[in-house]
Amino acid sequence: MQAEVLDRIHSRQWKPGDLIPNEADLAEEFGCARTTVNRALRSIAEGGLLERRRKAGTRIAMRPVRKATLNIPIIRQEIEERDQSYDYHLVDSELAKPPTGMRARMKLPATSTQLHLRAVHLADGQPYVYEDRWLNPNVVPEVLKIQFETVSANEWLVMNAPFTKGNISFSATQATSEIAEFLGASKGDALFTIERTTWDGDAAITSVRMIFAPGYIMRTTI
Amino acid sequence: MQAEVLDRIHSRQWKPGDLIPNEADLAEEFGCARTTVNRALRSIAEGGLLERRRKAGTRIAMRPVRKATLNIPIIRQEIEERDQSYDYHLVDSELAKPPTGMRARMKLPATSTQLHLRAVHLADGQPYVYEDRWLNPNVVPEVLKIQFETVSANEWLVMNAPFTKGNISFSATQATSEIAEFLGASKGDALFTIERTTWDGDAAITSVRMIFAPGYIMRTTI
DNA sequence: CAGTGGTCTAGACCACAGG
DNA sequence: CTGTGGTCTAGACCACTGG
Repeated sequence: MQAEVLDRIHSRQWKPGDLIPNEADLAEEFGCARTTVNRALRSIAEGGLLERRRKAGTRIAMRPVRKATLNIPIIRQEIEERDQSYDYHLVDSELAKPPTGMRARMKLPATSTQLHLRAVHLADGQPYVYEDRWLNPNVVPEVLKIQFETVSANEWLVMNAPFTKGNISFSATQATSEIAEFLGASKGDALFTIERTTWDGDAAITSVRMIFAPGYIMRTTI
Repeated sequence: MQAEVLDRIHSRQWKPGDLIPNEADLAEEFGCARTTVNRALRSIAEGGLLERRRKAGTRIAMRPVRKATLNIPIIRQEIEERDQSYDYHLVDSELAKPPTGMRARMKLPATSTQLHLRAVHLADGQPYVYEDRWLNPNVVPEVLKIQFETVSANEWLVMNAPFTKGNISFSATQATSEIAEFLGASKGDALFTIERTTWDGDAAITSVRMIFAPGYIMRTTI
């Protein structure tokens, strides 16, 4: 049923922009219940191939904005799944006032003090990613009692501080000499970078920048 | 209903690893039909917060692998949605044998000849992204008759060559002097790069590398 | 206003995998 | 073997939105 609809799209029997029959008609044509048609079409629409609007009906998407779903890497797991040994090294940890850019991103008051962590994750002993994180002790007070020397903040947060929403960005940055040293790279190398801020309601839990060693490629399928 | 389940997860009433009641019990507790419970739980599971297995039941995910869904940019649209003017410049177009790496990626025979396009997309007159594309004329013969001088291959393909699957990767590359010139960048700049190969069944339609001008950031929410 | 998708119900059978 | 989720049916009412 869902497969049949996908066939009609791929075979271009239904072309981009076309209006397809409504759910009731399709149910009759396929000899199934409308609920079934609804589930099939909804599922396809979630993938971006169909656009549905009440009263207006269901159309083949003009520009099939295929959505790639990518798993946010949890570093240890990502490394261990490749049968590499995982290691972690805390560079430093201190309470400090975040710079204004970070304060804005986390929507913090001017006087706020945050926990600042810097660490390097290693795969088979080689630097894999450099982590620069600000943690909000007002939202997660337990972090003040934890020495993030053996367990990474990355991992601890996943288990202990569920978030309700977050934003994430991907970019390329040039290695400064300091970061190059952490990653065993050369100054000026192009480094794949992920920045992520997560929230519990309206309160920022943490904001982190992950700068990957040269050659890192993030892959997925569509 | 779905919100109530999410609340119990976020409030840690149900913690990572916990087994939650089965659908029938939840339906009774919430006073609704099992179908409704099923839809709610399935929807949450798709987001990665729950793991469901027949007979084993439904568990709160140990490591909530949040999935980010990101829209594959269609360049013209991405630019115009920001109210910038879009422009496109074809650099060159030729039939050629792809290098071995590309031949392998597209699973082509050794003798195969492909259409090789290089182009630059501009936003408000400024270089935005450099596109280096190989197109398979065996799968999409029409491309041999099209001069991709006014319409970009990017756009033409979206409308005319639906694909059934694809893979995509994101990385950072250093600007060569040639690419730096196309993008108005400096040699050595860190450039965000997307590589994508799309397939119609087992036949590769096209494989493209998009190298973005310095400062490009791809964003999404989770 | 009226047609469309959105969502729900109550019930049924099936497919899979755990014990 | 049996409990679980997966999927379906037939029918109903609702919510939105286009004309």
